[in-house]
Order: sequence, then C-alpha cells, then structure tokens
Amino acid sequence: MDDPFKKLDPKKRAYIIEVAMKEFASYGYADASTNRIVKEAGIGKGMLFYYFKTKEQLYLYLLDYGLTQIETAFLDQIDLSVTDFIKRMQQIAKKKMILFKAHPHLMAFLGTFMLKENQQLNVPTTIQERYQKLIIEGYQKMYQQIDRSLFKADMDADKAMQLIEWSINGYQQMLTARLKAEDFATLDLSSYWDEFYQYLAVLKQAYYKE
Amino acid sequence: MDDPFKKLDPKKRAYIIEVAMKEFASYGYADASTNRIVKEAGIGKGMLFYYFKTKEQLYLYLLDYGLTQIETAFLDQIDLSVTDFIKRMQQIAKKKMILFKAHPHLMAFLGTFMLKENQQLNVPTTIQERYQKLIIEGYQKMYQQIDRSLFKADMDADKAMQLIEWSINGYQQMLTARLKAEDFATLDLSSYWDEFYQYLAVLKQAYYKE
DNA sequence: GCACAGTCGACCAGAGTGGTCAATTTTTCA
DNA sequence: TGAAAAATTGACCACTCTGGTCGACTGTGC
Repeated sequence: MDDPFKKLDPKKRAYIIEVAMKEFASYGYADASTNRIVKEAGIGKGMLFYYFKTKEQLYLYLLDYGLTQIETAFLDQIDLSVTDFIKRMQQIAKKKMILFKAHPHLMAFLGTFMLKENQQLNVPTTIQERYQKLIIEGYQKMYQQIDRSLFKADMDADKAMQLIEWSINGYQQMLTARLKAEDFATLDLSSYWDEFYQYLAVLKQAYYKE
Repeated sequence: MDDPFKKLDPKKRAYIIEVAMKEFASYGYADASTNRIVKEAGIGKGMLFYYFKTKEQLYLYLLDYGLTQIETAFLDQIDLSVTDFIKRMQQIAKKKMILFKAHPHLMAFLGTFMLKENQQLNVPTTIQERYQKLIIEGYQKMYQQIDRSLFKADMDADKAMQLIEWSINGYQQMLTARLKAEDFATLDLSSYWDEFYQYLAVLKQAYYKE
C-alpha cells in the first residue's frame, strides 16, 4: 500500500496525531472541527483529506493507534510478579506517566470515546472489542496476584486497595492539573517522583502491617 | 421590578435552570446552543430571550444563581466545631450530595467556568471575586481547626489529610458515575451511605491512632 | 521537459447560530 | 363581557462554520 500519511516525517505525523486527539478529546466526535485541526497542525485543509479520506476515517485511525499504544506501551509492560499492591500501583503510575508524556491527550481521547453517546458513528466491532478488552485487562493487571497478607490483619483488603487506587488517582489528577501549562515534552518529572514516593510511604504506613 | 422569569411556576423555572446549566457545563459558553436549551426545556425560542435578553445574560444569571446556591446550601452549612478531619469530610460529603441531588449540573457548570478560557465573555468583577472567595473558603472549611492529634503519631498529617481527601473524592466520582443513568430526584441514597461509612471506617483504621 | 506525488486554500451546499418579531393565545380586571 | 396587557410561539434573518472538493501550483526524479 502507498499510504501518504505513513510516509510523512515522523515528527510531523506525531504532531498531527496529537493535535487531532486533543480536538476530539475536547469536543467529541460530532463537534470536533477539521478546520481547527489543520490550522493547529499547520497543514493545508486538503492534506487532512488526502491522508485520511474523511473525518470518520481520521477518528477511526486515531482510535486504532491509541488502542495499540495503550496495549503495547502500557498493559504489556506491567509486571505481574510484583505482588505488593502499592509497588504494583507505583509501577502502573510510572508507565502511565511515561505514556502521558508521549501522548498527553491519549487517555482523555479514549476516555470520551465510549462515554459520549456514539453519535451516528459506525465503529467496527473489532475496535469496540479491543476497547472492552482493554478495560477488563487493565482492571486485572491492577488487582491480580496481589499479596493480601501485607495489609493490616483486621482490615478489609478490598476496600483498602480501592482507597489506595483513589488516592493515587487523586495525586495524578493533581499533578496533571498543576503541570497543565508547562511543556510536557521537555519536562523533568524526577522531582515529582520524590513527592510521589513520600505519599506512597504514608500509604504504606497507613494500610500495611508494621 | 417585573421580571417574567421570577414569576414563572417554580418547577418550570427550576427545570429551565437545570437544562441551561447542563448545556453550558457540557459545551462551554461559546458552543452552548440556545436552540438545544429551549428544545430540551420545552419552551418556545422566544421565551428564553423574553426571560433573559441575551445568551450572555442567561449565563450570568446562572453564574449568580449557582454561586448563591453553593454559598448558602453548602459553605454556610459547614460546622467548624467538628475537629475530627474524617468526620468533617463526612459532613462535607453529605452536604455536597444533597446539593448535587437538587442541582446535578451545578458543580460541573461552575467547574468549567474558570477552566475554559473566558471566550469574549465579560464577567463582572463582583462575580469573579465571589468565585475566588468560594474556592478559598471551601479550602478553609476543609482544613481549618482540625485536631491533628488524632492521626498516628509518626505520620505526616498534611499528607494523610490530602490522601483522605483524594480517597473521598474518588468515592464520590465512582458513585456519581455509577448513578449517572438513574433519576436523581427520586433516588434514595441511604443504602449508599452505609457503603460510604464502611470506607470511612477503613480510613479511620488506616490513618488514626488506635 | 515531463510525469507525478505532495500541498494549498478558495470554494461549495448545507446546517446551525443568536436573536427578532408579527401573530396568536391566555390572563387580568374594570 | 370585552378590551387591554402579558405570555408564548416558531418562522425567519443574516451570519458563521461545517466536512469535503478540486483546480492550481510546487518540487523532485528521471
């Protein structure tokens, strides 16, 4: 096949992908504007429809691309041999952050995909299945093969894990909100890892045995 | 003053307010559609512009109304004599849920107000000041006059409080997502309070002294 | 000099925008 | 009862923006 988009300079291609994901994530499929995308991406209107024939095919391309990213750069990377729940969540948070640095709008884009009512959009069942599978697998990678003996003896371990997950989500949301303005590509996250580990230490102190 | 909107049947008036808040919360000021609002509210197009002269004045009315609601039905209700942080958060969560049941889109509406860039909208400084004050006061009502001696002796109480706040936010987000489809007006929340209290008990066990 | 992939943006018909207003119904009250 | 007043409607307006097209143009390779 001779796909002009594949032959594009990788930096430019990645930028177009990022811009388009941001647009769809912000406005949903129906209200996303191809005019804004080409303007922001710095390409002529014609090019977008030269690369992708329609708005719908652009969207489906992004969906496929995004799912592949999450599958390979996130889910497949999680080491289930880590049975300490907090360490497991730490691992997951790290992978998530790395993925977020590479594709800041990927999570929001996929997040709004099933959420917003599927306006007249014909999503292939293969993609829908991949999405469903991703949700389930993500859940399993969090809670499978966890050593519950680490938790305090008289504590409800399921509720404890849920609370820890919410805590870490809270930290991540706070962090991304705080860094919203900054340039993620050039950002050094190491100072934030220190802060994160301090929170993890408190969590350990709170939920684990001495 | 003879304001036709004030003279409306309270149920109808409340419904129009709710519909409009939902529209602005979903799309932001610029992309919100007055056509969709009147259609959803079940009134003729002319009425909206009879009650409020312009889209902007409708928005400003909702802003003022929403701020008043939060001030009186939420902030003013918080009892600072409760010095137990978890009990304080429990109290806040309860007030928040009651307000949410009455105005399901109020929080989202006000949340997107400062977030989205203020597109060409001329918001009076009085309203901006009230909004700023609300943020600050909300923060104070959470953390002021808290008895830190309840936390485990060797624990960073600030981080612990932050983690508890994130945990409770997580629970609330999960709950509102779970109940999204259901009808809030006729919903009985009491069974969910049981579940909530169980989580609070685990939090207490985790962060407080024996 | 010619073929051809890449690139652009003016342009299209159609949909949707906030807002208006003449016409109609409903309410008020002497 | 009847007329003045208030409430309500939706067709309509000028305008903006939509996804998508296409003829013109550029650069490259041979």
